[in-house]
Amino acid sequence: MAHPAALTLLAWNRLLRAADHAQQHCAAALRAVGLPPPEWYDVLIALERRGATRPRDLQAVLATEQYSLSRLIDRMVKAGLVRRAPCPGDARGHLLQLTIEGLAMRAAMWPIYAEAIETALGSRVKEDDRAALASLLAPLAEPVKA
Amino acid sequence: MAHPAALTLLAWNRLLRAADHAQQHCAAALRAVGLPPPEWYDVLIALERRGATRPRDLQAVLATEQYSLSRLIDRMVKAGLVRRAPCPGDARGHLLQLTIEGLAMRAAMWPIYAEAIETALGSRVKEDDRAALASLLAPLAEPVKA
DNA sequence: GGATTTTCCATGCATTGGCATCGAAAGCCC
DNA sequence: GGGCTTTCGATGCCAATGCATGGAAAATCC
Repeated sequence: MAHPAALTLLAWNRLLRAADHAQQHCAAALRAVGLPPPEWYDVLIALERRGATRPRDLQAVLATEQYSLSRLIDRMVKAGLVRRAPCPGDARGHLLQLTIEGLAMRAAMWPIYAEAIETALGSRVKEDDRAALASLLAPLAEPVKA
Repeated sequence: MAHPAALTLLAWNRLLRAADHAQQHCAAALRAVGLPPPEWYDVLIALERRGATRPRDLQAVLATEQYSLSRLIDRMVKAGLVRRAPCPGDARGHLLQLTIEGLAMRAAMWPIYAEAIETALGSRVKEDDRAALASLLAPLAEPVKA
């Protein structure tokens, strides 16, 4: 276990910084217009694409902690964007589905979210570089102990 | 403003995933051996390198929120790793300095932190790719509105 | 040099997150 | 089918964060 090379540390620091700034900017953009934070969008879009989904599947898709998702869903249910329906064949779980309001919220959030992404990433990295970046990050986007 | 290209979204998602996994792994490694979280290390190493430093300077170096740093310091003072000393020439602020215990803690944390970084990043990206990654991330590691 | 603005740091309050654990239902094994 | 283990999801408890604001010292303005 050699000490990481200086270059590794540089990449490490920049990775964390970059992600932090990106998220920060994005959350601020949504908040500035009174919309919910990015995680909500991720849940909404996932449910829109996948249809009714069980929490544990959503958890896998979003790579989020079980308790974290559980409470996020709570808030979204309370906000009327998501509904819990009984789950046929497994009485432990339930199915999550978008409400009409959830669908509308997803649509309302996208332009803001999209612009924030564009500002934070798209406009700051040349197209070729974005491709390179995406492929370099591919292995790192997998769980560490994979 | 145009919707981000698919490639931008891919890079975006991977960036956030990658950083999240990296931090997660790192925090877990330290926690597993009963050491404080990574932010503590960042403060300790900064103080070790820079010597006595004012909170607002540390804040700039670490790119952290003012209130967040303020409370982090609180905890570290409570843990005996850092000391607040009066700041000559500006009675509003103070100087932060490492205690002996803080120095020892920094040293104790490094091997674990280093190995976590190596596992999470160094060993998963080839050397040339690490260099490329670091330079691609350079612009993104700057504040968004810069 | 007195009033105003700005900088520096802390903190009250509400929300969120982390960890452990729990209860209930499924799956397994014999 | 009766125990044992595993999976699913929620929650109690405490720590940490976010936002706003506070108070005090410095800087600036006139």
